[in-house]
Amino acid sequence: MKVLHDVFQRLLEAYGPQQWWPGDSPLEVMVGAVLTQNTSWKNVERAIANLKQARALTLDTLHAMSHEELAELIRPAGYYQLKAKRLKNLLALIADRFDGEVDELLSLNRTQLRDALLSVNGIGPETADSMVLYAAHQPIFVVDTYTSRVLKRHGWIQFDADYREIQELFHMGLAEDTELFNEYHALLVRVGNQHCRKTPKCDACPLRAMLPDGGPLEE
DNA sequence: CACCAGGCAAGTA
DNA sequence: TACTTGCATGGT
Repeated sequence: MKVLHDVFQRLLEAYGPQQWWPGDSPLEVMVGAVLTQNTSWKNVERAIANLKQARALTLDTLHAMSHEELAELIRPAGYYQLKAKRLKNLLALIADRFDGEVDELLSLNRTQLRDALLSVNGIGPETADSMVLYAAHQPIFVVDTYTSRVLKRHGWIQFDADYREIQELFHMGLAEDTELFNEYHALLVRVGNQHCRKTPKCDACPLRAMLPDGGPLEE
């Protein structure tokens, strides 16, 4: 799929490198991945700031903290009861199966790591893949709402394509390159935020020349 | 005021 | 398997 390379070039030229994932440690990346589920990154930043303020971005602190305490700190990220539980589930995985060491979890190969993460209640495909790519730095393509929307509106995939099919498209069409996958996903989120919202704003979009005749496709 | 954001799981038929 | 619903804050 040559179009995948073209899209990447256009986005990179328009926006430049995105320097993802914002975060100082693998644990912070993983926490952020849970907190940003269906949530704007702006709100996640507030929650992360609260955790840092409380010196709560270490495994030990998080593990020792009560559900109520954790929930209150991450409140700005929304779904805070649910996400506190999901973070605790992730901590439990690390404590129970990886000797309480994040590095031991992250040293698994990408397939085993993905499966381990998916076994946690509250971690689905996108969150798991975000952790594999941005915390473990292994080449897996992260598919999110914007990725799907951009491809569908341009007619590059079927509207009923699921997560696995979209991910396979990128895996088949691109070199298996962690830096490429990193930058590409971040750029798709960027163009999605600015142009490929629910109601599209294609006027100044870097990809507008690639639209089908008659504009973006819809269901 | 309504709508949306870097999803996921559980319930229903 | 294929839909539907709950979860929640903060910005536009």
